[in-house]
Amino acid sequence: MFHPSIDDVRLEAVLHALSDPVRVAIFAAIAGADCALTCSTFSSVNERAIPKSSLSQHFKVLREAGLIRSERQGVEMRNVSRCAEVDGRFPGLIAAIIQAHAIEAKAAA
Amino acid sequence: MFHPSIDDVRLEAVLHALSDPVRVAIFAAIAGADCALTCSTFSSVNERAIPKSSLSQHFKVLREAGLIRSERQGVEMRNVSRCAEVDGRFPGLIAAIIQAHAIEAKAAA
DNA sequence: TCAATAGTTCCATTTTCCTGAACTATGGGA
DNA sequence: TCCCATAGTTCAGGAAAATGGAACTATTGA
Repeated sequence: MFHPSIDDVRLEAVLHALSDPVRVAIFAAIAGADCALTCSTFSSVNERAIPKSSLSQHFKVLREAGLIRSERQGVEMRNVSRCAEVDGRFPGLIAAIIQAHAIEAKAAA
Repeated sequence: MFHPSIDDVRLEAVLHALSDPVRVAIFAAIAGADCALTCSTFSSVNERAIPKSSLSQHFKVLREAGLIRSERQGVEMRNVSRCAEVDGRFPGLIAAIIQAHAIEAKAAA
């Protein structure tokens, strides 16, 4: 369960992590939630079922990119975003991506 | 030589295009230049030589993501950024990415 | 018409991604 | 304490995508 220190967060990794429609949807939900979310919250994304092995990989990519922090709490894994930290390193980046994601989601609806 | 209309530009494609270190460097250079740049400007990026077939693919990815516009001018291909258009669709996105790229480049120096 | 320059396309190799199946970890009964 | 259910991870092989050398196309100038 590796979490990079904020200084080791790479733009390349952040953009790669969020260049997947499932991952950006997961991250936007976690970033927008006021409490920690578990992996199983996302057993389906955009009306498409995601196998739990894939889901586990997606969380790993987000975690290792430095975008989320995952912590075991009993039987489940609680995920929170690291938006504030990442914003300190790359000002405005996360906000712009989340806004862009919202714009697309709105257009699709 | 396909260029998507601005409404067809996808966040996923933009982030994917810029999640590669070579491509983000190319794009930052084109976005920061005050005139069109040709492909051969980038026969090496970050002191690493890039084969021209790879370079051609990288330009194709940037073009099809909607980030640049390429136009043949005689024997060469002139590339300009579509920053203004993309900024109209996803406000602040490109600026934040370019700034983040500059922050990393500065830290590496 | 020929040569030189600038890119593109093709294709084989390498790398990465996806996901079903098996596995691990934790907590709650009986 | 033992077993079961839940939550997630790891593994492995098949599918998809990236890489780059070689051959090809397009344009210009001599």
